[in-house]
Amino acid sequence: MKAKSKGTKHRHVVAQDALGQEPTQNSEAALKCSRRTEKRNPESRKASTRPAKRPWSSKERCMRRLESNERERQRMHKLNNAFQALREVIPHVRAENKLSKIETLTLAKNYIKSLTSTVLRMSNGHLPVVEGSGSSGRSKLYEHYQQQQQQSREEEPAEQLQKYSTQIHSFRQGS
DNA sequence: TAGGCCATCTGGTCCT
DNA sequence: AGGACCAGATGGCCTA
Repeated sequence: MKAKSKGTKHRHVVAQDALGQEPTQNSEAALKCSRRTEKRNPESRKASTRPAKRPWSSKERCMRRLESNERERQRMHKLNNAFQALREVIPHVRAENKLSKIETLTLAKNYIKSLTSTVLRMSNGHLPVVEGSGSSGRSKLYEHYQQQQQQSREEEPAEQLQKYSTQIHSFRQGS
């Protein structure tokens, strides 16, 4: 994987200018909307045998499409904020270069694993009492610890940390 | 220039 | 019914 430092990207957002426009200019937005739809390969879409669920006029359909594009954009922004928050709590050595999403998830997973095995080792295998967790939550936790205990018999916490550390460095070198 | 990563658009499906 | 979620497609930016 590559280490990247990105500048600000300037992307053309059709919906933003379209939604901010006067109603009379929505026809232009609808034109933009249909232009992109035309480009898409109809063969590549999943075949649907269903009749059209919502028989709206093309203008109305396009307005709804633009609205849902906006919602989807907001949703992705929230997701990216969550990724950023995760990046900030994972110790890594690429302070100057942003971790990619896949790197973030992989490191997070291994970081949690190494912390869990450390906690397990320090607590001598005793289950910590988790406030507010019901019986089902407790059994999940227990299952998890059982699993971790089994793993830790095969692998020392130090080994887990070593693995995590190695991974951090391999990301740094852009493997 | 190829390849990786990402943002955005899009339509189908699921959920409330 | 309408919004949320998802996955595929597309195209831009960046680095090796």
